[in-house]
Amino acid sequence: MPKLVDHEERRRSIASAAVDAIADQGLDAVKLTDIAKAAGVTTGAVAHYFSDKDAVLAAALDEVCTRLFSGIDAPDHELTLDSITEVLPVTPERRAEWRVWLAYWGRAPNVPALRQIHQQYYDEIEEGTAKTIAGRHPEPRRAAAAIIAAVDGIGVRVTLEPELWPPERQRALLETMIGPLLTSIQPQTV
Amino acid sequence: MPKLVDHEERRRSIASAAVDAIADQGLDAVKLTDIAKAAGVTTGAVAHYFSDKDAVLAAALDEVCTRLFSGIDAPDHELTLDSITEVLPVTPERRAEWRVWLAYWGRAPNVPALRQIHQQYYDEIEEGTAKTIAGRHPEPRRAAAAIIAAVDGIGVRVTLEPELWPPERQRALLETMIGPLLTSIQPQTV
Amino acid sequence: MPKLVDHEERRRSIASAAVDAIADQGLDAVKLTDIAKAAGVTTGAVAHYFSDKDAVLAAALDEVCTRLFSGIDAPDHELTLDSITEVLPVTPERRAEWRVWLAYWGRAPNVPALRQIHQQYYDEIEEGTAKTIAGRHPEPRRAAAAIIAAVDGIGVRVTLEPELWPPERQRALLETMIGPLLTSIQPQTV
Amino acid sequence: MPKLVDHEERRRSIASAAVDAIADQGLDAVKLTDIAKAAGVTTGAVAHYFSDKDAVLAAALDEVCTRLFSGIDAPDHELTLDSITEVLPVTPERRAEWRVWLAYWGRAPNVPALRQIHQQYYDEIEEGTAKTIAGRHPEPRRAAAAIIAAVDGIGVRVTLEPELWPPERQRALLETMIGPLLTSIQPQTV
DNA sequence: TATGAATGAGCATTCATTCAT
DNA sequence: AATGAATGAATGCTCATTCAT
Repeated sequence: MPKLVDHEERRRSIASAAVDAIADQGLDAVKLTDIAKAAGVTTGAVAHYFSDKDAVLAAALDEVCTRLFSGIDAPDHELTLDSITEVLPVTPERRAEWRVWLAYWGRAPNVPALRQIHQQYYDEIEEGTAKTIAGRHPEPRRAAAAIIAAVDGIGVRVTLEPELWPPERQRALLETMIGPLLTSIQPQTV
Repeated sequence: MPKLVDHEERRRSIASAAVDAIADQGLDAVKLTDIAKAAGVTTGAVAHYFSDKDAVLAAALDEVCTRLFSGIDAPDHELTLDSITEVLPVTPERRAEWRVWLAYWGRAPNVPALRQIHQQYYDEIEEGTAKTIAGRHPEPRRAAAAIIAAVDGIGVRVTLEPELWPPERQRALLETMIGPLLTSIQPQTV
Repeated sequence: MPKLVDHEERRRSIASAAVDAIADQGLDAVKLTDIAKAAGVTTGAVAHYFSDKDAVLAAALDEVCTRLFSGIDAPDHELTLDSITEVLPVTPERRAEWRVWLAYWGRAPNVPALRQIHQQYYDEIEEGTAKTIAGRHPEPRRAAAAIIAAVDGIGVRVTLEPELWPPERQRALLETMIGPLLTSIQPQTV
Repeated sequence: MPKLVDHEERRRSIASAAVDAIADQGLDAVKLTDIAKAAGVTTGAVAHYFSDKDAVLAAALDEVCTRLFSGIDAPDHELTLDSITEVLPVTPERRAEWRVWLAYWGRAPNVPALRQIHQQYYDEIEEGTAKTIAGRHPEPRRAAAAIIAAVDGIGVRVTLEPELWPPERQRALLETMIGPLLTSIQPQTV
């Protein structure tokens, strides 16, 4: 079924272009024509692969989540300051992804489809993180939630004031916030 | 003589109505007529007090920041788990404010006026918090940043999954995140 | 009845301010608030003296006609190249008046009230001019019409290209156009 | 394949419809929907071909100039009373065009784009007329300017008082005004 | 008389969606 | 499958007019 593969690939490519366009113009300012242009197609073509704009935007959220969390989704993912720092807005690409990620937070409460995607990703990541911690912390799930909240909290701040937060400063704040948590874990790791 | 009105008060009342309308419909879906209706006036009246919609939205951001942070802005504000918990989305009003607060995060990177408001508030709050901590922590500014990031991180999660995060659970997560920080402070307080 | 005098004077002053505002911004761009501001009053005050905006604009047309033609309306008005040149857009004030005068031409065909004012002024001027010519030209009325048309035609050109038409050039063209007419008149004058 | 359209032709057709709508309602009263309706399309379609309303109006001015002057633009155009009379508002179509032409005079002084179009057309026509006169008059350019001013002056009068100016009367006034000019030319023509 | 706040209809403009080709 | 022209509803903004004071 080569056609189907093509179809999926096409959707991904449009969703990816949408992420870029949103990072560039903002979720509320992005037009379907911008997305089409970024994808190198026309609006009519987009209509072939998505029922409507909302569907494109939902796919873009999926795409940006994948980009952001594919690294830490791996089951054998190590949980260190360095590995977690990589998720933060420490590179231009990461900053672009965080801008998009943040933009959806404002819309999700009013759009069930987006809420669901968020909840699913939070669940996956919290569970994955908890598994990594499991056995090394009395309450793995809460520790995982703490790590996630720390990453989100730092990510917000950096996205809103990118020029004030070079990578090292982000890492330092992360250490202040979850250093104790990881330390309490590490000894048990050895 | 014409009807006498308090210009500033009127602006505030419209901005406040805007916050409510945004909490209700979302920042991207809110219409000027919705805001006007919520304020009990017509769109023309809104035009008397604001140059355009963007100006209304900027005032609404200001308003929601005031609502959220007026409590902790006080110079003699105590820094305890309880007092910080009050800022979290633990009541319907707080949840509404957080929905609005989050919505602006997605727009701020592309709107200088909104960025500035954010940065100003972050600066004020971080400084205020740092002052409260001063002398009780080796790096008050970083500790303050950690507290702010923890609050933001938890606030995001709760706003996206309100039904999963009753007040107690929020408080528990907050304790996990900044308990050590406050503990290291408290002894010195005594 | 001093009040009435005041009333009339007030109307004149507003109409005059309207002329200035129209010369400045154009007939289609002028707002009632602009006119009020130019007159040093508020829109509410304008409403006291005129039924609506159209009435103000009609009064402004009357005013500009008076300004333009009061000089040549006099019964003993001499008909020379010099005296006619004075009506042309040869000074900043005259150019402003011509801009307003032209602006009304475009609106008159669709607004009966304005049409009537135009026709009345054309009639008066043509008659006055014809009287001055009377006995010195076989067809005074047609000669008068020719002079009027020449003035209008030159006025249009100059108003549209003011920087290309210094006063001397205007006078030269006027001479080319109605010199023969006046020459045929003058001998008989003596 | 998408529907193929001649972009330029479409613009012309919309501009032409705009001229008709303006002749009908006046330049200041014409709405974009009126123009669209006259063109048999929707406002959205107009947006495809023009950036905004001002662009449509500029194109309409161009169109009406073409309609009015295409006849006398020809290089071998004869310069006679009859040929010039044809430009005057002697037919319903010509009267409509003159109404539009006049309407733009009032707006041009405040809109650079319109001023430029006017100046360009005046330049073209004066030059063309001067060329036709060249060699048969000591000052062809001034004679051309005189003819143009006469036509404009008569056109204004007739447009403002159409019912008073049947074609023959227009022709008679034209003869009074430029008869001498043409006479001084004709002998040399022979 | 005069003020100017408030109204609300009117309009240009935007843009997701549709569909003939 | 893809194009992009066309639709038309939606909405922010303008501004003449009204009216309580």
